[in-house]
Amino acid sequence: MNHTELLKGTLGTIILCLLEEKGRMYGYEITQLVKEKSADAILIKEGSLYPALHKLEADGLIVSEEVFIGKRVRKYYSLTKPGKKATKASVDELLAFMQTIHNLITSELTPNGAA
Amino acid sequence: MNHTELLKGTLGTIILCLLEEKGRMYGYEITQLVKEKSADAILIKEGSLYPALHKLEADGLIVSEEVFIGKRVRKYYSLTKPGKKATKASVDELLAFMQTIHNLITSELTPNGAA
DNA sequence: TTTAATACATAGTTTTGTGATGTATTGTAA
DNA sequence: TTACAATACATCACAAAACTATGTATTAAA
Repeated sequence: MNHTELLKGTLGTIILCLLEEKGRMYGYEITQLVKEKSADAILIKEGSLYPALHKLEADGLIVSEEVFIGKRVRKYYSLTKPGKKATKASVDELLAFMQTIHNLITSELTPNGAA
Repeated sequence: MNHTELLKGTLGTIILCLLEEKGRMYGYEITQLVKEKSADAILIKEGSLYPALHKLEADGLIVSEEVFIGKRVRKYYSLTKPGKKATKASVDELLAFMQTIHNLITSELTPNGAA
């Protein structure tokens, strides 16, 4: 099963969230943590992750720092001040939206059973 | 605030759900019910709704029936047998996905505080 | 009589995730 | 030592899905 469409719009929020929790992460690490935390339900592809990171950085919500591990480079990302603010807003919006959808699809009956 | 991106992938499920609940609905009626049930949080646009309905019908999940109200035509949609099955699957998947996302973005700390 | 609401529809655009592909280092198993 | 998997970055062409804008037409309200 592939909920590609469902993931749309949530990837940025997920990245911001994990950065807030961990402080500093690099791309590959994010894919692995999401995979682990979601029990393999959400597998972020490289073609999605890196453009998403670049966009967040272009928007000034995260900053990167290159670190060399031997000869291999890692780009660590962390939240900027605006990024921290955006994280809260973004999470709140996502939670509210999911609550709305939940209400919409689980209401057995609209409360007018007596009308 | 417009969570256009968040809605992606959920519209079909929402439509199926409402049809299951109401038995029979026409397009405009769906937009109004979603608006009402979501307290104006989700406003389905015509450019989204009608293509979505046509796709569900093309996929054999719903069937339409034209009814004339005076000179104005209404297209009532209802679930087919495969549509009823798809509704359950679709709702289950969406709820599971939202639960996964919820865990992902609200876990204060991963359970390794002692490690 | 004009505007808003009802009711359908489609074409073109935008957004965003994916698949495919590319490069390169490092660890592991044969 | 040699091949393969994992690590680690990146980009391009593609697809899906919702939106804007536009169009037509009836009906109700101002």
